[in-house]
This record gives sequence, structure tokens and C-alpha cells, in this order.
Amino acid sequence: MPKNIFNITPSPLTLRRLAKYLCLLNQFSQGENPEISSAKLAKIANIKPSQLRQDFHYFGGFGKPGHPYDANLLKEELLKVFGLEKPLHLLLAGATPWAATLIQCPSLPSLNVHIKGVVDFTAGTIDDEFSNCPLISTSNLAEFIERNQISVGVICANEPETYLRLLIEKGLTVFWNLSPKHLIPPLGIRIQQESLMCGLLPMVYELRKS
Amino acid sequence: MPKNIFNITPSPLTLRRLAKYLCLLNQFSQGENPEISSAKLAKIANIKPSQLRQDFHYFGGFGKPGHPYDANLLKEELLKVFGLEKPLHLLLAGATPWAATLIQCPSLPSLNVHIKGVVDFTAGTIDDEFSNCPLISTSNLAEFIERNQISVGVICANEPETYLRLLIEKGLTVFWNLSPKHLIPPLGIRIQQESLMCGLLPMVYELRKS
DNA sequence: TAGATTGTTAATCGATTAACAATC
DNA sequence: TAGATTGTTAATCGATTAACAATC
Repeated sequence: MPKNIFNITPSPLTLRRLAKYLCLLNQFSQGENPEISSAKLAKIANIKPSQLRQDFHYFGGFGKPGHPYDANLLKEELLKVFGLEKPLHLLLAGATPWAATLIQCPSLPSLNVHIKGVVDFTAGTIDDEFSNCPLISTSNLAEFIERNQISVGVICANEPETYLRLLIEKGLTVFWNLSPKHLIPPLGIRIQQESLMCGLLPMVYELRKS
Repeated sequence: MPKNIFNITPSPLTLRRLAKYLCLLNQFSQGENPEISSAKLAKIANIKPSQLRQDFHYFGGFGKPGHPYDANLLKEELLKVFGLEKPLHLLLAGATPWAATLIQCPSLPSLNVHIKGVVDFTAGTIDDEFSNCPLISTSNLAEFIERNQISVGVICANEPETYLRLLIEKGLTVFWNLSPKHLIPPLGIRIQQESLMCGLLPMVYELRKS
């Protein structure tokens, strides 16, 4: 079970906010020794400062009383919260626009997350590329996963089932599903669903009901 | 203020779940007169049946005691919750892989959400296309927005600021920001941030801390 | 030191859940 | 009618917030 320093599993809400703080720091902190207070960062994140400090408190706090946070230190500590002091290696499944979107996304490398390749059923057997990223054929897959220490498979195709089956077969157990289809995870397999619609629809609610 | 039948604003958590139920129904209900109980749908959604019924209860409930929900009726009612009994028209900003991802996403039309065009700074002035979708030049934009009754601008570029400014200038006030950069909304402007990283990082936490 | 801002607590507030009455 | 499953309530549980002690 994932635990913090108080041996309590932090709530998904807290984890999402911590991820948000990290992204905002990457974007908004600049200069040699940038400082940022809970009040400033909370204002950008659109929450209360006390909530931000409570979120940090679950992990022991990242500052010293009387002084704003050191933005660089805070970034490092937040990366550690997510275990990203060591790089994380992804394999994308499906040479689709979704895959291209991730490959071109500047946030991933800044979070120490690295895309090592794209697997596609239509890929040839050697030296192919997709959007400047190695394109892997299914026959080379097992060796590629092993050699590149892939820990997460990212499903980028609208029909996710065949890619899921393939990657489970090759030994992956953790997946990020970007396809709009909900996947029911087999035993022992962890699938994080990412549904764009769950972000769009609440906004539409506001728009149409106001 | 957006309100439900009890004149209470439903929480963002409830709205996200309602969006999820709707997507799951589109995927899993089939047949002529499909029925689905709160137990079945809750199992797919990975929540408790009582939570699902409580979510529906905020809107008066969508079934009759003793019988499972009529899946088709439920879909219609959930669409109405989000005000999507009338079509919603989107304009994408930036002819990028993000835009292509949305254009190819089968969920949008099934939710009565329609992409009317893509605006891009590099677009020519006539009859251009991107991924089989009309490509609009900035000079034709005001007329296009008016004629197509666009209500949401979707920012698909990694550098979102210039597109945001352009679309505000042309009269849009509601935006869905898919870029990794957080935008600070000017007064009177509503921006829904969609951050992929907030989905990925909590999963990485579990992976690395277990 | 005085000022600033954090860490920490406990009260408040809101979301989830179980239980069962209602009813088709 | 009996069975099934919803609608609804109220108790429980957890998240948010304000307040302030701690301390650099």
C-alpha cells in the first residue's frame, strides 16, 4: 500500500493537487533562487493556501516557518513524492495522433518521464520512426521492453483491446489508457483511465445551466 | 449559478461521475431495450451502487422502484443533465496532433458535441482541410464563429496564449485548454484546464510507492 | 528582535455509505 | 402478490478550512 510519512495513504484529490503544484512550479518559477509562498502558489492553483499547506503536511512539509518555499527545492521534493527522482520509461501503443501529442508534450521530460518508443501493428521490422521516436514492431517488442526497462504502457489507439492484450503478453502490468473506451482490468493489472469527456462535460454543464 | 432540481449546485465530483456513467452507457449498453441496474453500472464504474443512486437522486432519479434503469432513457436523461439535448459546437485552435486526436475521437459525436473547424495561423484563405475537418484562416474567423454558433474554443497548441487572445478578440468566452500550459483567465472568461499529468502522476505514485 | 510565513491542530463542512421504505 | 430494485434518509466518514503556535 502506498503510504506517506504518517503511514496514511493520501487521497486521490491530494495527489492530483500535488501533481498540479508540480506542473505550475515548472511553468511559473524562474530565476536563480526563486521563492514562492503558499499564498502565491495557491492563488495560481485557484485554491486556499491552507489547503496547499495541508497537502504538503501529509508529506512532512517542504519549507521552514517564516520563509516562503524554495521553488527549486519544492520541485525536487514533489518529484520525490511521486518517485520520479529516477526516470520513468513509457512505451506508447499505437502510432496515432494521441502518440504524437505525447511525444511533442514538453511536460513529460521535465517530470523525468521519457517515451522510449511507439509500438504499432503496421510497423516494419527495422529502423522505423514515428514523430522522431523509435517505432517498434511487435516481433521486437519483448526484447525492447526488457532493454529499455519500460514500466508503463500507454494505450493511444481508439481500439485499445488488442494492444492491451499484446502488452500484457509481453509482461507489462501497468497501463495508462488514453482511448475513449473503458477497459476492464484483468487480475493483477492496473489501468489508469484518462477520460477527456469527464473534463469537458462538467464545463458544458456550467455553460448550459447558467 | 448552475443548479439541479433541488436548487443545489452539484459537486464537481458528482458531475465527473455523471459524465463517466454516460460514457460507460454509450460503450456497454446494447440491444433494443437494454436495461441496466445501479449494481451493474456501478460495478463497471468501480464505485458503490448507493453512490450512483445518490448521484442520480440529485437530479430527481431516472428510474422506477423495482426495475433496473432503461439504458436508452438513462442516456437521454444524462445528456439533458449536461444540456446536451441540443448540439454543442466546438472550434479547435491549432492544427496539431491534439486537434487530430479530437477529430478522430468517436465519443464526441455520440455526446452531441461537434467539431465545426480548426483555426490555424498558417492556414490559407480558402477550402483547406486538416484531418478531414475544415481549416479556417484567422481572417475568416469572426464570420465562421458567428455562422457556426461556436460556443467553446478548444486550445490544442503547446503555446496557447496567442490562440487564447485571438479567440477572445473574436468573441469567444469559454475555453477548453488542452495545452500543458496553465492559462490565467482574464475577467469574464472561463477556461477549463485539462492536465494529462494530473492523471499520470497519481498512477506513478502507486507504482513507485507500492 | 520583529516580521513573515510555515507547520499543525481541531472545528467545520461536505461526500459517501448503509439501510430500508417505497413501489413497480 | 412476491420479488426486485429504486428513491431517500440519516449516520458515518473524510476533506477542507481557519486559527494560531512555532520558528527561521
